[in-house]
Amino acid sequence: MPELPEVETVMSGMRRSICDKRIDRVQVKRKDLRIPVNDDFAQQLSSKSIKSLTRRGKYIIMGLDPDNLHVILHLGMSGRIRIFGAGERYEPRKHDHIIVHLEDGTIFAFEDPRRFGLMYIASEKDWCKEKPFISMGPEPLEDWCAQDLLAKLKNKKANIKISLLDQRVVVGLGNIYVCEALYYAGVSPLRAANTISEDEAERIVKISKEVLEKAIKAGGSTLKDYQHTDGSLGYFQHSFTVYDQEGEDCSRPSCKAKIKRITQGGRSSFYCPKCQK
DNA sequence: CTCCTGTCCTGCCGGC
DNA sequence: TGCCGGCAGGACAGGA
Repeated sequence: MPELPEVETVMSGMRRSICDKRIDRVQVKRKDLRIPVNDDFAQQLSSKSIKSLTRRGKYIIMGLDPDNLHVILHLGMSGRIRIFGAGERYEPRKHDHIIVHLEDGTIFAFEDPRRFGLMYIASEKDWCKEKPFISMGPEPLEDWCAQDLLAKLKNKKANIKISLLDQRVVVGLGNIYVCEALYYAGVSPLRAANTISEDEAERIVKISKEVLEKAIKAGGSTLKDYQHTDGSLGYFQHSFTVYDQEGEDCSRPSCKAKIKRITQGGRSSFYCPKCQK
């Protein structure tokens, strides 16, 4: 569920609350996450200092010293990080799988009812040289441009919707923001990737950036108190322009069409059949 | 190599 | 009211 803006906000919250603190102990309540938690996970983390928090795509990377270890965290679709400051009491929840106690009394819990998420220690010190990261496409808000997108779409027969969800094309976009971006770009989700023009690629890139930036801003202003880095806020806009708007009027005043829902790759796409060509 | 489908998991919601 | 089926989603495995 969380896409780039949500992950970015959770990561910033963690950075403010737990960076430069030392881990006291770690409780692993459930090992069977999407990737099983290693038996020595808790042991490896204990007494390490949290030196950095970064994000790559929808992954959060926590750097630990000494030993330069990296904890890789993915929120899946129902994952949350709840942080309790030194004075607060930790309130356990049913699906708190991993609970990290810091030496200053701060506690953070990884909660994930559906267990699509994961938390593990990278096997390489250079985490970006291993598995999910090695084949990742550009960060949409940093090094992404229309030429890069166009080059990646050139030989793709798949449709543009599926292509934009492909991590190798660009990272961080999920079902919701892809629907929104394609709507504002005026591009139908059904279009074959290799038929996207330079002009359309420009629009997709520009608008995706805007949609993501706007959502990050909304998240930043919503989460004033990062002590409660609580994924329960979920998406930062309560409703979207096309996502989940099946049967509603298209938001353009001059367009009288209704938003349509179709299934692509087993996932819902929402679009305006009149505005998106 | 690309494409496509199935799988994992739980909570929630609509229908009967 | 309670139960059941279907759906939601990111990432990946495996078959074509």
